[in-house]
Amino acid sequence: MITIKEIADIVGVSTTTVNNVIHGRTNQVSKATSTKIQKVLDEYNYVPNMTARNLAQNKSKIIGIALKVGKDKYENPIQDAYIGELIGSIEKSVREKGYFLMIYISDSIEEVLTYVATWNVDGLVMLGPPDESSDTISKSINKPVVFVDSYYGKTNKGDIHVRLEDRRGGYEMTKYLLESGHRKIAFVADNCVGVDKERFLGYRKALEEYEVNFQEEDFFRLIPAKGILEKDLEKMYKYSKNYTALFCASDYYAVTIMNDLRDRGIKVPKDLSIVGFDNNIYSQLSRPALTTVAQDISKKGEIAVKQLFKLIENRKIDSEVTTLPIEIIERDTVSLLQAE
Amino acid sequence: MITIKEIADIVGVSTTTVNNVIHGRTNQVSKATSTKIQKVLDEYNYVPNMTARNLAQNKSKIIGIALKVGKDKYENPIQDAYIGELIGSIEKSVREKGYFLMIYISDSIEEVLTYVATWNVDGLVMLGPPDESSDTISKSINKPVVFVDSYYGKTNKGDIHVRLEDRRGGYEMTKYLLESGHRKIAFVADNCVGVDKERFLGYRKALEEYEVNFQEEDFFRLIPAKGILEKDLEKMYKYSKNYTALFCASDYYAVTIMNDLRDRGIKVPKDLSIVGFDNNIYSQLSRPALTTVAQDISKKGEIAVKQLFKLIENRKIDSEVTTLPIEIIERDTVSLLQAE
DNA sequence: TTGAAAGCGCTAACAT
DNA sequence: ATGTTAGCGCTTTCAA
Repeated sequence: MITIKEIADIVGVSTTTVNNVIHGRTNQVSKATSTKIQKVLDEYNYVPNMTARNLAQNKSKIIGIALKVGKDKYENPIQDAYIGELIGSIEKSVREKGYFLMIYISDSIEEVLTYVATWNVDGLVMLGPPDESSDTISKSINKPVVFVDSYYGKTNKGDIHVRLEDRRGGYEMTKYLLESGHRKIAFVADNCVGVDKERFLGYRKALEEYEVNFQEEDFFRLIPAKGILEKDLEKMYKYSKNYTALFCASDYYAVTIMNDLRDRGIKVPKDLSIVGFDNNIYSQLSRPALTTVAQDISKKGEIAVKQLFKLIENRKIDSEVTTLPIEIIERDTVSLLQAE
Repeated sequence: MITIKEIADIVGVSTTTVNNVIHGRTNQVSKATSTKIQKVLDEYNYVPNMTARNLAQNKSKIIGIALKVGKDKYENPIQDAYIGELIGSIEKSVREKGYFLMIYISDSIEEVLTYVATWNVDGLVMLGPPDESSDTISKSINKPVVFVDSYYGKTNKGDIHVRLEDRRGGYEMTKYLLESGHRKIAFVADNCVGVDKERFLGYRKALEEYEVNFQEEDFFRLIPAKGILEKDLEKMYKYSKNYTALFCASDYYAVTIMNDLRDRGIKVPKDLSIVGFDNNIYSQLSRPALTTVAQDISKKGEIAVKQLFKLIENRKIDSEVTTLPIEIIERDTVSLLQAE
């Protein structure tokens, strides 16, 4: 690892001059010295030391991506198809900008704050903080932050969000089921916060519009933990007989439940219709292929990074909240019921 | 962002003393000053500046994970179920060690080398360099490196590898098919290097043992690029009639092909048996559930990090090459043929 | 028990 | 066009 100083000594010039040619400020340097320096630079394979550069400039060239997860999901969030695609897309955009991606997963908001300070990241993508903690973040971080998939009490003025039409997705899909003649529709999720809550609210709204009664138990809560999931699926099997359709808040649950139910002899969609949310690879690979609410996950990541760099480069933000559109993808898991 | 110097000034001591209490070297400091400093530290919420610390110590606390990808797969490798789970598991292990994970994806080996130098990473996990480039890496990097899923001409003495019994997996699965009565078995992959080549060699070996003839065209090459894949699947449809079983080098291909073929009317496993490799989530969620070769992906990641830290901490390495075991998972996509 | 000071590699203001 | 120099925040050796 050769340093600027060493190069300077070899050529017999000052570090400033070397630094100038490194940064292409060749108009400040005579043609002769410039080429001479360049040659030595190449010969010794000079690579800048980011650490030193960052310290001097108080920058980092690092974009942090923070995943605030619940304790139960702490295990391996990246392997999730949705998270995987989102992170992959963010990585790509960050890379194209010449920055570096550092992943930070934690269940504690304080840790995230410490992390940002520790590394002096130039920007932060905050993935789905499910609670008010995002409030803390936006108040305590003086670095550019973009929130993805985050909902909480009030959207603070100035916070940049990238979201999906989650509520509309819930609404439209429920409407689709209703128009297909379904009246007994359960909503399945592992919690009722963040995006899932929005989707749930859309579901409720559609039910109301069609004057279909909603009862507590129509919300079926699944616990994705090992050992518990099996029991929940068993419960689900009994429950499902009271319904003609299941609206799952994610494709993964939809496919998992569908497989389990079919293994127990229930025909999908003949006996029971099932729909999901996300249109990720699971819904595409499943058979029967899953009817679901589509979103463009990669685009979400791209836009998040685009907004982040507007912040970083101090460019004008046209809209603080970007809401990506959903689309109903009709595949093979919904049956048309007789109109009543 | 308060600095050590500022703290020192506030308390009225030297930076050395502050530094000592920050690092818990309280035996060097009087109880009185120690508590006084600690109080100020807390009050001002001191967070160390990694950049400065790293520059001073010539360390980084960064573990790099480099993905050398082919141009065609450059798009979004993280969303792949296998890569996603592997990276997730590596992230977890790295985090538990108190280090930070920086992802670097590139199709150029020079870029990877530059990256390592630029950030002065403390260690590198190199994922599946499919060619001899890994040779360049092990020669040019003077930092701890662990290679995952990498095979090339010669395994350099001193290089640390974490691999799977890929060849044995290919062999055992082919044997399983052969013992089920299959004699016309095609091997499907998108290339023939690295792990796929190993799996292929295992397949060849089993065929030979059973004195089953192998012809060039029994290797079916799939191109996963958009637009081309569709045509390949079409071709595959015609091809498949000459076979009773398809051994796909990955679960993703197996499920994709199975779905396509079934959509065209072929019954699996009645008309055609299909098996995969990896036992990732696709094989578990597919219906019929895929018979496949299982590997413990998360464990692979864990071991890779464990080995890396042995290198970093200068501890003894018991075995330079770790080869994880495979296991045949029998599910529902292989039919038993009449013995001939 | 505490402090002074040099240095990590690079940057940038200022001087020549 | 080129050089000098003072930092960036932290570590560490040496001295007191």
